[in-house]
Amino acid sequence: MDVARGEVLVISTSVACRSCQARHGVVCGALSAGQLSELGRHSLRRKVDAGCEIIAQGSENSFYSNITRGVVKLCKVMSDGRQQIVGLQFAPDFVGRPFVRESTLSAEAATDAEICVFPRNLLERMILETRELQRSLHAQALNELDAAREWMLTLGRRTAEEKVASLLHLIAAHAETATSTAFDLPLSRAEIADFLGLTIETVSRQLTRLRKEGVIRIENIRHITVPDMDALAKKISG
Amino acid sequence: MDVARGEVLVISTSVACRSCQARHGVVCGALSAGQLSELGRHSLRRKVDAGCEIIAQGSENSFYSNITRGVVKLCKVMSDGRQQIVGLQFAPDFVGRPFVRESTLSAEAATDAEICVFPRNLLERMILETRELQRSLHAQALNELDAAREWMLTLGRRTAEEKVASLLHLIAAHAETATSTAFDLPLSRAEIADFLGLTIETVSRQLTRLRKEGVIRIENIRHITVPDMDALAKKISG
DNA sequence: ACGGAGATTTGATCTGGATCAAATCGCAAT
DNA sequence: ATTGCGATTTGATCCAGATCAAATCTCCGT
Repeated sequence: MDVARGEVLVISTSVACRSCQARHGVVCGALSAGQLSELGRHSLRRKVDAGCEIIAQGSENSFYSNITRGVVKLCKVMSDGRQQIVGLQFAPDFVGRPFVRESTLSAEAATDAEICVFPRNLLERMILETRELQRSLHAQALNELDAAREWMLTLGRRTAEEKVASLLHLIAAHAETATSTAFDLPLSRAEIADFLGLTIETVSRQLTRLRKEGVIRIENIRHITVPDMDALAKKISG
Repeated sequence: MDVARGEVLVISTSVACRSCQARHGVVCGALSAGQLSELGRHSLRRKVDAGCEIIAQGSENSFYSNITRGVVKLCKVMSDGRQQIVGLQFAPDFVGRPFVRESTLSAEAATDAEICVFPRNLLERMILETRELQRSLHAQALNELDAAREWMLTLGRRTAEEKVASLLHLIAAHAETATSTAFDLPLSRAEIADFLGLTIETVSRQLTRLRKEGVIRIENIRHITVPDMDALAKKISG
């Protein structure tokens, strides 16, 4: 299986997909014990470092994954180098585009991550055979579509300050901590710029502006705390 | 059934969903004869005028539709009035967001259109019961997601001229004519601006610029011809 | 044909965010 | 600690597209 570079932790030849046991991925959560066993015999658990490309834009979709830890960014780049991040995915999301031969975007680990990798053919067969899997991937697709459309509003109609506040709000919502009042940014300034359709300088300026206004504290370059989440929300025009 | 304003052409009490017979909608194309019959007994064929709101943002999703003719725009508006068109749908697309109670966007006929309207509960039951319907709606959701992400790149990273060229290209691709070298714009300048994240003035200026460059001819306000489709495509950086 | 109102185009000016340039920071290797 | 280098911040200036303003154009109703 030709998958992304990265350390192979376990070749799952056990009866179930080991990668997803602890934290059910979208796929594995929808399968029967028998199917999990079959999938497990053909799946790989992979640890990927930040920056590792999981799927390359324009490459053949030869495998799919569940994210079991970390954050994955979906990115489109133009021939002249301009690029746009078109989605962020978190555990336990499914990564891939079923039923299309060539990927129109790249998927790259934004943080260190773990993914569970399945061969394309096997998964597509299971989708067609298994109503619950079809249902759960349909549900994820609809959720991603909602998120993409929400982000289209941000890209098309919000100001730079609103864009940055929207991103912080989005990250906070997916943060692991219960309070989510303090979190690590899974993205560099350049990646934030590519997500928001801005330049790194503008991102940096808007972050320091939010800091000076007391809406956020920048503990260090990758760590933010939000004293009052409502104050942040108020920066985003609904 | 509390549906959009518009003339009711046929109350389909026949054995099949009359609205979709001629030109299968996504839903009706996936149903067995028996299911079509049941759906037909509860569906309405509606003719809606341009501008007619089919679904209101924030309203309850109480029905779904197939488009059988015309173009429908999906729109999100902010409390201060800024708005963004987040999708265009053409026959035979399905319109609606299954499994979510409240709509996060509005759907409005961009041109005069015909839709076939089903009650929510019936359709959701059929989705859960019918693998082929689940499959075809999943496929549409994935296609819309691809389109939304492609548009995110346009919104975030393309210039005004590239944006306008992208829109013309998109419309041409969905035009009815075989050549698609001449087509009617289903959108006003204001709607184009809301789709592209621009102002109407900028849209107008870029259209006249493309005209002066000889890439398009503006036969009249709503009708465009493209002498050389490749010249248009070259305006869009890949 | 004649208003009239909204839609569109065109012109003049302004500005938010881009671009160009230069510190400064963070951190890994020595 | 020191060096070196990429990431980030900060500053100065520019410009694509917004905003403000005014013609035109379309098309409807009379």
